[in-house]
Amino acid sequence: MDYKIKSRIWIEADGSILLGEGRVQLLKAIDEEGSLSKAAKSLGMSYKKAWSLIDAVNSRAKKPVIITSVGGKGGGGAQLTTYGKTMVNAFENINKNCWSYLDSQLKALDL
Amino acid sequence: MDYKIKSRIWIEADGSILLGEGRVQLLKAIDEEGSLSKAAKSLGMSYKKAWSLIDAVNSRAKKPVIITSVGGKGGGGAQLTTYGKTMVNAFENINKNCWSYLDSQLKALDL
DNA sequence: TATCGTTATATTTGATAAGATATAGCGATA
DNA sequence: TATCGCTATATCTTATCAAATATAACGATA
Repeated sequence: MDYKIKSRIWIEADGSILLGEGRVQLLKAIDEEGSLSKAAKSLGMSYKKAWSLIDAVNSRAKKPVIITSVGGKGGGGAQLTTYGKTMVNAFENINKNCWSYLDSQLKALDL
Repeated sequence: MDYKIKSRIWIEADGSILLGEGRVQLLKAIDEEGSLSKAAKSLGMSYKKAWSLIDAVNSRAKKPVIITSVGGKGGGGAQLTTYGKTMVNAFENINKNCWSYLDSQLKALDL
């Protein structure tokens, strides 16, 4: 039985959370589904929670991350902007590198 | 107004948390105070919470981290073992390095 | 053997976050 | 202008976690 080191990273803007693991997962699901409600359902999350998450993201980011449209053909939808895509990629890269860094650090110590 | 990247790291043993930021802070306070109750008070934490935290730490660590004694002169006390001290040092070093790594990563991206 | 400050533990209360439910509004399309 | 699936928002209930309270036990010392 060995020790494992874990981490959570998040990006803050103006003192409150902008992006974390859960929000990134949601953004990716929206990119795949094209809709907030479908993305929420695919993650087993309530629509309300999904909506308030992306509302928080959009209101704090420097540029829009998700663009929503309401009404019309198909009832509307949501899509990830290119800025949102670069944020998602950046987050996941940093996170992955952080994990491997931490693993190497712990292994080097042999507690 | 700029983005900031933050993180929390923790060490798990057997699938449950062994050491996190709060527990490390408590261990350091115990090392200074020589007593669980005084350490808890110095951190504004209830004795019960402090006790259950260090109980969890001790029951999951490979070697004892805190040694407690009950009764006797002064009523008893608690002290950090040398193994505990190396764990505290290791945790804080890794954490600090993690933070500077994350900062450099975010700055390099300029989102 | 009475005292003291501590560790050790159970129980109850309160606060906070999460979840469920309900409903209003939108606009292209037919 | 009726329909449709979606976004947008409020309200209420429930579950989870933290906090507070109470009490037992311990052992050196005087």
